[in-house]
Amino acid sequence: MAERGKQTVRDLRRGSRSTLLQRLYFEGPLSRQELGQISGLSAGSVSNVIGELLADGLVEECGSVESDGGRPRILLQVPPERAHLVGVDVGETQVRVALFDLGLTELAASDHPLSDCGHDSDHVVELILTGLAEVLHATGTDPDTVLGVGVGVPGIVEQGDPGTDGLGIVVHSQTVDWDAVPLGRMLRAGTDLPLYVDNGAKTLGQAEMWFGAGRGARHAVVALFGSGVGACVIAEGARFRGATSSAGEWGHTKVHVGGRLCRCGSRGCLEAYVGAEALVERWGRAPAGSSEKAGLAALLAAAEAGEQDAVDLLAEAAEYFGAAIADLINLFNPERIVIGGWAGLMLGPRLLPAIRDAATAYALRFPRAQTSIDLGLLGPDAVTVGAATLPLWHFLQSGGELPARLSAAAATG
Amino acid sequence: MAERGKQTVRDLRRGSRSTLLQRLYFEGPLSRQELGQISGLSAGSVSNVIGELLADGLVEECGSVESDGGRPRILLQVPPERAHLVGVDVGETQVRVALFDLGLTELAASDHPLSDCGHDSDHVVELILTGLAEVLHATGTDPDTVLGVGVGVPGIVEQGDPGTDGLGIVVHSQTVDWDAVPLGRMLRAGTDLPLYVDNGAKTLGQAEMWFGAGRGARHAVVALFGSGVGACVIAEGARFRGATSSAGEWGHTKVHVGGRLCRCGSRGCLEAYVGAEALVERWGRAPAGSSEKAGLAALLAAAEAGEQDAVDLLAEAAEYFGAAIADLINLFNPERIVIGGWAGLMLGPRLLPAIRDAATAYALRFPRAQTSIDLGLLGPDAVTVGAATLPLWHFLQSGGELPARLSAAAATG
DNA sequence: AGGGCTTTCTTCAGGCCGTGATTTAACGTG
DNA sequence: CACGTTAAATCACGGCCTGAAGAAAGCCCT
Repeated sequence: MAERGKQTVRDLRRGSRSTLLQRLYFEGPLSRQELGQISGLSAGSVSNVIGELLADGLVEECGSVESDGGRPRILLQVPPERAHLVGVDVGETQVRVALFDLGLTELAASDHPLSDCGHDSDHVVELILTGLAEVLHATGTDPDTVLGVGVGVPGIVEQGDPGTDGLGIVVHSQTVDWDAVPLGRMLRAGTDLPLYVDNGAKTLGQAEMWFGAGRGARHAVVALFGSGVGACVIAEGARFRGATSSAGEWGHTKVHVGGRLCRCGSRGCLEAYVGAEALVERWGRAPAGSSEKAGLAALLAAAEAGEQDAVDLLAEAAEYFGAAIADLINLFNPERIVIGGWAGLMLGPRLLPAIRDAATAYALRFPRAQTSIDLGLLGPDAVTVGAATLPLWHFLQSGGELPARLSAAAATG
Repeated sequence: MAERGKQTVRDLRRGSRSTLLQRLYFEGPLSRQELGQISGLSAGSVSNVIGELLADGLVEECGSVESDGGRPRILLQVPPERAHLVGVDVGETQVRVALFDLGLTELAASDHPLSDCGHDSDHVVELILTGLAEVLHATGTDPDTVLGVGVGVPGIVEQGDPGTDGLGIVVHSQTVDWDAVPLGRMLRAGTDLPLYVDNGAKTLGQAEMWFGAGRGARHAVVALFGSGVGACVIAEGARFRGATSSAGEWGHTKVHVGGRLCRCGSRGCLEAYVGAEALVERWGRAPAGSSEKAGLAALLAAAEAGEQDAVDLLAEAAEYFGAAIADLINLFNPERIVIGGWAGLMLGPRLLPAIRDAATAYALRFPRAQTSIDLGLLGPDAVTVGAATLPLWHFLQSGGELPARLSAAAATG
């Protein structure tokens, strides 16, 4: 078990590059000195590896800091403009494509509504490719500087064999009626850029982990509360994927065997009790024809105004949600739970205390005591950011691997 | 995230040793040739590393195989008698200590009932140390040849800082009323051997993964059904521990929020519906004063005889169990689910089809299709075997690290 | 019996890697 | 302007894995 195959002496260098690059990326300008301290590498190796990264243009010097009477420390950072990333959000109502620099600053975005043709997969692919072309053209960005395109989709994503250039990526989604859509192959027909696809909720969770309330945690669960509910599990600092990357399908966890019918066809799912869709439907008093978001806002307003049935409904939702979070705590033993998603952010301020109490009541004492439960910091627009972290993660993990043409440019840029 | 710290060129060798040792251990006699094929190492490296392992006595030659007209292949194996392991099961009714050789053949065992003094921790520690001395004495085993002592206990085990020689190990158990018992320190006072402690259900799961129905799976969940219920989660071939090693507390997952009162104090836990204790109590017709095991056997017999309330109770248990397995499938996305534990093995043949059906009904289609659900192969006595895998795992993982004195003996043994 | 063939295993040069000591660089202070 | 101090660069050294070349150990055919 767990044999991790052969390792050549060259992998060491990749590892060192990756470590240093990650530290610089996340912990912002640092000197070689500090880098040595926190990475455990010797000063010699740090100098050596940083030299390489400087030559590749993946790191640049940025000012210096005096050092108590000695030679000043030179600060280093990853130059944000060195490369670009694309994040795509295939949402319920629109396809959003955004272009970022390495620092994940949004440089351009393109939105296309999905009203007419629904989620026909050909149409979605076309919109993604159009949007991609648009953001590149609008900013005059050379496609060779794009590290990759990350796509967040609804449903379950089968990653296929790695190393096949994304060709094996297949998407299954009951909600938008995609059955084994070969998204990888379809997109590959329209672009040469490296492709990364994952569930949209998972990419949102990833964003929350990197830049939101999850920062710094190595074991965490981001509980996403939107129209439905889902979760993104992080263990040892990395996405927990399971055998076929579908781990974390929390919305269809049973909280009441034999209970309410869920849109997945089963009964008693969490989502049938606390998803925004379920809540609005159960309340039944939202203005006819209003959007789900407006409906939930109306429910919240009613509860704030003291209407008993709204108050009760939300209290019940908080209990179910907290109980289901207790399951997450018992099963995954995270150090932090982050509640995100648009509905989570909308209801969170009101429900958080009740959710915490329910989690305490339903979880085992010991793991509950190790876990904090907090609200997320990012809105649903962070799905594109999260999607862009997919190629970024690959980049950092590989120690700064660049597409051939970009690498040729080296430090001359 | 996921920086894995520095790696020196020496770690490569440790990795190679570990890989080869593991392959030889699990895939049984192999030639250098085959070893090179499956490990990906070059023939030169294999020869080199195996030479080292031979000199350390961790590997021995055992016969040869003709090779179609060429030089015959020399087969290699890990010599079972090279070292010993101790596994301890702190159970509900007794403390069992067993001595194994490297091949996990049981050489001696010692049982001490726990009837009188209950689970007083001092008493348990005393029994463990006595049993340890007994098995060593009975077989005339030199303590220096023992790689370590693995202990399976009820409750949650806090591992403490690694590298502190097990001193930080603390056990919390609501069922036997242990609150922060410093088992590591207590045992350390009576022995110098390396100590490893984990939850008993988890060690049973480990045994099932290594030598039972879980063999070969890299992502699996062993669902343990005994007096209560628990789970051992394996991801990427290794125990999924979570932040403080308490992950996998499945028994207190909610299947019915606000439902039956559980012995943990909460309501609606799985264990309140399908644990042997709960089933016997709910049936209410077991002969007074009989053991839990006898009670469950009586319930099963009644159901086989067609008594309606027994049939219904078991059918309901299968549905809850299956639904909770569906949760495991949705959340962990394993490739295999193994149902073990004494109650699981007793009821399994009757309930398995219903459990599978319930899991199918309650889980999402895609991950369910990737998962097989089968019965375990090992009885509860495998807890000691599982406990012994704890030091064994360390041994294999470290590439065959030996205690100082044993290593001095080298291949002379 | 002996040479040739096949296959397995060992040996060895070559290219890299990280370490740790030593040098060099760059800055304040007296 | 020399001196002390701290940061970065350099370099010899011991290790590692690879890949090619060589040695070993059988079989087969003449």
